[in-house]
Amino acid sequence: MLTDRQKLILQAIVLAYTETGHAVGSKKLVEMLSISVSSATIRNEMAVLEDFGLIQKEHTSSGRIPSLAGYRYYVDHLKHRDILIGQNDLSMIRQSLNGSYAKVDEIIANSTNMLSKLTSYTALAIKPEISDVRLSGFRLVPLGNHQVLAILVTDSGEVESQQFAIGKDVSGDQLEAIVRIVNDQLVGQPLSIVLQRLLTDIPIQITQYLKTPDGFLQTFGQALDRATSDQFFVGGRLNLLDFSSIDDPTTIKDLYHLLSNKTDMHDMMIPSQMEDSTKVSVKIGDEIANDLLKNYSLLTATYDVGNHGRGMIAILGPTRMSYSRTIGLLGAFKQELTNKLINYYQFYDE
Amino acid sequence: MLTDRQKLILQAIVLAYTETGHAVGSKKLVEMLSISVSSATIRNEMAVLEDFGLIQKEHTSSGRIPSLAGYRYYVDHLKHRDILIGQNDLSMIRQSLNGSYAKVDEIIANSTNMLSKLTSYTALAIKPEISDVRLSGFRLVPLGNHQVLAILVTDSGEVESQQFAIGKDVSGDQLEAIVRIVNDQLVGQPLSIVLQRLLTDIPIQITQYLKTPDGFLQTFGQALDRATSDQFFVGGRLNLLDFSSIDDPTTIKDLYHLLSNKTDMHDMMIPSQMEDSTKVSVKIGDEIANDLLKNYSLLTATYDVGNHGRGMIAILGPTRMSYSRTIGLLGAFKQELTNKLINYYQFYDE
DNA sequence: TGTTAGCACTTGGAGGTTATGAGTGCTAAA
DNA sequence: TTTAGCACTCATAACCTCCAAGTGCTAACA
Repeated sequence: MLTDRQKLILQAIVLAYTETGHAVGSKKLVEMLSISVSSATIRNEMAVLEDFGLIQKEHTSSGRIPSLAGYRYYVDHLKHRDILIGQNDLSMIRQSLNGSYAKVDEIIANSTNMLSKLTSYTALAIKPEISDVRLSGFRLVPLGNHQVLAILVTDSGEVESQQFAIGKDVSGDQLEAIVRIVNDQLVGQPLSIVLQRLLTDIPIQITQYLKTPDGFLQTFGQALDRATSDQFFVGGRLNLLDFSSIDDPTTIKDLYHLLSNKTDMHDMMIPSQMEDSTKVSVKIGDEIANDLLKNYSLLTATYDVGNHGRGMIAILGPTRMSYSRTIGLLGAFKQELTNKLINYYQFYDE
Repeated sequence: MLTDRQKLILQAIVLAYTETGHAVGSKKLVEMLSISVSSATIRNEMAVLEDFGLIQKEHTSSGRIPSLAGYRYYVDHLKHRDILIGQNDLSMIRQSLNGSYAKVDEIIANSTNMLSKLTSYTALAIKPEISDVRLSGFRLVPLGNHQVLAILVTDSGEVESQQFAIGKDVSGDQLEAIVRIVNDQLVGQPLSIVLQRLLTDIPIQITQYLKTPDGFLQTFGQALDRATSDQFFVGGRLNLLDFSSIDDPTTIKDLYHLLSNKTDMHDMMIPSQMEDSTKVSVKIGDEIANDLLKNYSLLTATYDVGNHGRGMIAILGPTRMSYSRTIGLLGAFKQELTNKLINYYQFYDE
């Protein structure tokens, strides 16, 4: 258990280091703390904190920087409880979410851009997911010139459309027959079942009406894929350049690829069971299950839009990020985003 | 006018420098050239080439590197005429273009990825443009849940669709009325006229059927925008990291932003009037009209798909790029892409 | 017992020096 | 015209020295 003075010192070290990036020594701390003790006393306390593994040196005679455990302690016990998010930031968030959006995707994509701008770090988001999405509508719209637009609608309100080409000998009746097959057999089914049947019995039925069903099946499959895969958005990738050791381009490339990988990122963002999912989850350094990110911290917040599911927003930044501010921002953004989405869905739910 | 020996030396300097990145000295050249002259002779010739401004030193006692003018001379007069593109590369190009594509955009986007992979530089592409595109079709498809999908088709074969929300009191008849207005008055018109009228008289007419036409008009406008703006594709942005001085993240960020700017890049890619548009155009260093790119070279090729217009593919790399190979690749790719696109459009043209 | 002044010690970094190797330009001879 | 030879230049790396910032420890102090 730390004494109050030790806590104060640790807090000051974290604040100073995250702000300046320089290791902080005993004299600096005396100035900062406005406690009337000498630097020697501070040094003694720092030795204790180092024994606890909360701070460390860069070299024998340097000042101290927080260790990963130190950041962890700071986040858990020392950061200001009621984080005050600037009125300025709040109004920027509100304004950015204020526009009228035609799709959830736009809202989420815009959120990542906004979050990355506000924080100067990299922002990630997963849109609201529900486990049991069903196909609720299907259309084929002939566009002339041998082109047809296939439209899928899910009961979660997602719309996916994709064009494809058909032979010129295909009649409107044939298209209608196909629509009928899909409506009769697939509409109302969960997307997973739809995908499965698309690979098994549906092709056989369709062949009766369409000599070469490949184009249609491929199109349907692609649109379905897009509707199924929980889409993943990244904003402010370039901010990684600001706080990565750029000596080696391959590291950055690897990072970029990692960021594009839905499943990997998804896995990392999932908070551990223990955590309170209403709060912002903080993973620091090696707490993230990926070696590439051992010098980064990942803050995740889960937002809940009732029966429209839950999604996540997250911030990826250096371990020496400004935790108080960033956690505050992410928490506030989560709230505003939730409101916006509830509001958005309300319109369709009536 | 250069002597044959001087040409040989300049060529060797360009080849060696683009390959190794090190300035090349007289002794190295003696080894490379297998001409039986001494290094002193080479030195004399190099002094002449330097007087001509074709090569330069990094410092007083260093070897020589090509100047921008030197690269220019190399590209114009010294690179191998019939550039042999590897059978391996050619088959990769063919294979990558071989798949079945539902949209031109997919072909073009895939091309940039392929080109950037093959060259290890950054690839750019503009899809085929024709000057006078007209609206050839318009649909509104109700999707249930107050959602409607608007579909635009142009006579160049582009399809743009976008969903939007309507009040629950809007009937099918009203939608049909709107479709009729658009069909009667806008279909057959050039997109520029459509856009213009969308801002002037169309809203007035629509208001008769739709109390709040804003959602519809915005949707229509956005879809139209997408169809109008000649879309621009970039592949292999990350390769910039390999050959940029990465000391300063802001430079890279600026470059990235420049690459995202359609109009700027478009302007830069346009070859000068003098040039033969069937060949690959080469802009070296300050020949590119942008200070950010003064250490880069831009190779551009125009491809022509008959009455479906012309587009461009381009490679952005360092001035010390491998010109022979890259020009060869770009030329070959242009040819393959042209074939693919002609083939693609043929299907719809019958 | 906790705090403090004082001091010896460590370290990275800035600045300076030196040696080395790769390369040049010039001169004079072939 | 070509070449050997040589003095000269410069970037780079290695090494030294000095300095500021910081530490740990000891002994004295409240």
